[in-house]
Amino acid sequence: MASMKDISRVCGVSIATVSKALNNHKDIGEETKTHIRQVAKELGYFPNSSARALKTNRTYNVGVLFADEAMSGLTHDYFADVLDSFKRTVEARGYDITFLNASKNRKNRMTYLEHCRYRGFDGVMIACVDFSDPEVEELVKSDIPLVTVDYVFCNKTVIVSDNVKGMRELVTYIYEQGHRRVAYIHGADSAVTRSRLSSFYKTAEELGLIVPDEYVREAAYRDTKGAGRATKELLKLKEPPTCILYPDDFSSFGGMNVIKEKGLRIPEDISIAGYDGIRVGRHIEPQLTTLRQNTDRIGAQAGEKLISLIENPKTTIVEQVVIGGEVYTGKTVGRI
Amino acid sequence: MASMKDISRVCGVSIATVSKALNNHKDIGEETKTHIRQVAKELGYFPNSSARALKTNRTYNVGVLFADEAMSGLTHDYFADVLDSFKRTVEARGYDITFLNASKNRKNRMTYLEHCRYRGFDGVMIACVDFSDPEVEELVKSDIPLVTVDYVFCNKTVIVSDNVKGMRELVTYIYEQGHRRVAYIHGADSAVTRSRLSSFYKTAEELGLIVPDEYVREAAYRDTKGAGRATKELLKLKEPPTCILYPDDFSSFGGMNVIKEKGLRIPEDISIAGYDGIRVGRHIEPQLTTLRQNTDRIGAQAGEKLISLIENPKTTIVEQVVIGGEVYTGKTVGRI
DNA sequence: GGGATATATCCTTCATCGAAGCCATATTGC
DNA sequence: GCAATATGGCTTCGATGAAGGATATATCCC
Repeated sequence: MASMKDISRVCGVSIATVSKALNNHKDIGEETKTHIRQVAKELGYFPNSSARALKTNRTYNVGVLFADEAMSGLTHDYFADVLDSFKRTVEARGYDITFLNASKNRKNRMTYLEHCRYRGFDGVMIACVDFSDPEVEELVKSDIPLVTVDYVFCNKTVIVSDNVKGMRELVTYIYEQGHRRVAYIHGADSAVTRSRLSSFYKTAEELGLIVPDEYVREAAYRDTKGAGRATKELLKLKEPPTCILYPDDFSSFGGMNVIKEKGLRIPEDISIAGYDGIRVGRHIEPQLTTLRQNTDRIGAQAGEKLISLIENPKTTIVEQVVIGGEVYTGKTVGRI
Repeated sequence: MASMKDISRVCGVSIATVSKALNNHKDIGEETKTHIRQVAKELGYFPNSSARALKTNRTYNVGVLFADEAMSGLTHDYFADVLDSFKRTVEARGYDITFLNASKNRKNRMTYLEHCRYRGFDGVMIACVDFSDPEVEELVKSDIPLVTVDYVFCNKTVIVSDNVKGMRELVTYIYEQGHRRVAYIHGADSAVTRSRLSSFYKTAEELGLIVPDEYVREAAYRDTKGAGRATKELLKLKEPPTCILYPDDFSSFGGMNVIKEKGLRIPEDISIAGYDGIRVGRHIEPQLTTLRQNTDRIGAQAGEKLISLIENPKTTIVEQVVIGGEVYTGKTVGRI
């Protein structure tokens, strides 16, 4: 690989001159610049990011901490979409992304923070992770530019999907379709779940819906079995709901199957709605009614804000960006 | 950030000694080593990968080239699964992964190869990409350790899903269920599509199935609309097929919807099968019959082989690893 | 107008980032 | 005095930035 040294030798100038010419400093003659650039091209020169990073303390590489149960998050539709959008955004600005979440059971493993220092990430995006993990906390408390998604740490920029508004809109839509007995199978306890659940109750109250305790159940996120079980219980009630909300789109498939097994039709006999707006929901039959989160904007904002934190280290603006979603009406909530 | 220099100052030894102690060279006294290690820990020392890479020419970072239409591949179930498995494998061996496929429309953009040199990747994994892209070709021809998935370049290690065997097993299964009129909506022309298509024809011939030309149609990969259109055409035939194969699971949903619209039942009136074995197919009703590709093994093998190429630069073993899948019987192919 | 000083232009030298390896050197025991 | 062991000095990787030097031109005063 050709380095600046090679160019300097060929051009008969010092290495520093080459550096300046390639970085377009103003104190190098136009002619020299042109010549150096041309030789650089001819030699197939390309900067070495390690060397550059060593000197400048900037890697143009950001870490992504993105772990679900499987420590990956990649197979997680919602977060994969967010990541995808994040990736496109930062890459357009010249940053690369590297995964930060290595398998925890490796010996000699680094903590997240150590990993960041090791790789010299300019910043980190955190999402879809166990936010109570002490390692995450350590990372968040460090001085590395950092943006979180869907979880609020004080003094850190965060992009949150508007779960309160989302749930309100979804429940309101369902109400408007005539439903008065709405059940909610919510996800396992988390910040996201709590906002949705409280918004569910609040909206129900505002609309005058009565929500008996037995209408509120729990199933893990993306757990079709658990959602199916809860659905079964709901259907057995003396006064079953006319519409069931699920923790997410995926788990609603579990409910759907149970409903079909019982010989009930969606949405004629019972209505359901998911949450997230994953792609496949729009392609199955009947199309899933859901709240579609704006993963595009969430990821893009996370990218923008992170880069802005990186590039303006002085102005420590801590922002809380709330991104609204929209009801995707689909076909699984019927008119009553 | 504490560096070796700091440790050397505190311990009163030279930087070289610190380096050797931390790297466990045998020519440092046990006592010194212990002390240095302890001080290192106290100071919160962590190696700087840039500095190390500069000197050793090893980054312990591998590039991943993984682009679908959206230049990402992340939102692509099959490849996201492969990537996930690949990631876990290489991370367990101490490597990080960084995406190589930056948006093509950026100015000052690097080619893939340039990007690799810039970041000093130890190796590259390529999948889900336009293999005819000259940039990809340039990369493949370089001397960077490289593994491809599902596309064979000569003299390069490749992990391929066994499309020939997979299609044969799928068609055979369908045949065994009594189907004699099987249509195949295949994907747009590509190496993968070609293997499946020829295997389809071959198997059909072996089994004595007659495949009229009108039974073979095309729809883009994961294109529900196209698949729906093709399905509609197939259903209009004087002698419509009793089973339709799709390019992939996702596109089969498009077919499913058209079928349901026509008032036909799956599998009682017509059978369908996908290909890939994406998770959601097992959770919808009826469960999708498909050929489940072994993404876990594909990703893991890609990781193993890549690391082996990296760590044994002399033995240039070029391997072609074929990974079989399995028929997931599901419920969408009925007995006739 | 001539010499002296200021200024701009262009480039080089030097130090530096953090780590690693070669080779030299110091210490110890025998 | 020699081997074995332990440690340090210097250089290198590739790039950058501060500071300074060389040259040419502009400006000034007497």
